[in-house]
Amino acid sequence: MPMRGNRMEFQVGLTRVPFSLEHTLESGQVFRWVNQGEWWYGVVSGGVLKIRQEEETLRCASSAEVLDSGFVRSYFRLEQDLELVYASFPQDQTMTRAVQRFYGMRLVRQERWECLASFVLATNSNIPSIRRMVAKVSSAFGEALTFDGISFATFPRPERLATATIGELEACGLGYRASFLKKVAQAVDEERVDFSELTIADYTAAREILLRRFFGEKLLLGVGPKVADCVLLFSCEKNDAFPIDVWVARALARFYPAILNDGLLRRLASGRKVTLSKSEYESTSLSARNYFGGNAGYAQQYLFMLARAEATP
DNA sequence: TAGCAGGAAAATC
DNA sequence: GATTTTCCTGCT
Repeated sequence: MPMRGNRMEFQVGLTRVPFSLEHTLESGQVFRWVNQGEWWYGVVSGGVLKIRQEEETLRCASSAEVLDSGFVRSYFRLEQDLELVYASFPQDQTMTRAVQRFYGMRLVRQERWECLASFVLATNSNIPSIRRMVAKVSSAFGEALTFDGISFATFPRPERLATATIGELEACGLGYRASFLKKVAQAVDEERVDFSELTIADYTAAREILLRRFFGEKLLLGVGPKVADCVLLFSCEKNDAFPIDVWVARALARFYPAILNDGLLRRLASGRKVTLSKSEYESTSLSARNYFGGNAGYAQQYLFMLARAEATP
């Protein structure tokens, strides 16, 4: 393994492993990867990882020994047989089209704390804003790194955000999310949320844990059904979680109207701004999980991509 | 300048 | 228990 200082360079073979780095990193699951020329740079596990895809090879460089080929395989979940996932989808026109268009897009195995914090910031926001918020929080509270002469910052540890003032967090452009982020950081720092428990439990049990109340108070302020589903899907390997944001709701209305109840379908079809009530979210999510099966989460990500691509031609 | 997009929580019915 | 309002930023 060639190493200079802490720098390490390596390759990951993709023979008979369907994978698209672009589609994966542009799919709205992750917010910290940046495209620089032919390379993608990301800060993961406290270091910088640089990747380029060359057909059946991932060319990689990293700033830390832990960021090796094993890490890359695990991070992009390359052990998951994507053809089996595709085969488990309903074999309809929409899914066929989505898979063709975004072939090789995978769900990433994100770090759980960063994923939770990112999706708390994601409420009532869009991808460019989320990226901006996460970047500012990282540069303000994370550890500075330099790689290839470019400055990066690690995502701050929970204890750092737990002790930050609301004012300091608001300065990162978080708005009312600042207090949610601080509360969530405190809960994680005080170990009131046990991430390993989330991994062991099945979807339903893990969701209960994330959304639970104690002493009449929420465990995690700022974590509702959608955020919980994102955390479970993107960092806890719950492939059957089906987060519904506005894009997925629109995709369902357009391609799978039978999954939605009539009232919701009418509102979505009207084109006006639509927010799902809690009960609408729960019933729609349940129907979708039943329809799309054990890999409903993968199906959801392809529908999300399709809905966004077709809205912005 | 106003108006809108984007989830969760709190207030209110 | 279900609906409505509030929270904030960024873009048009």
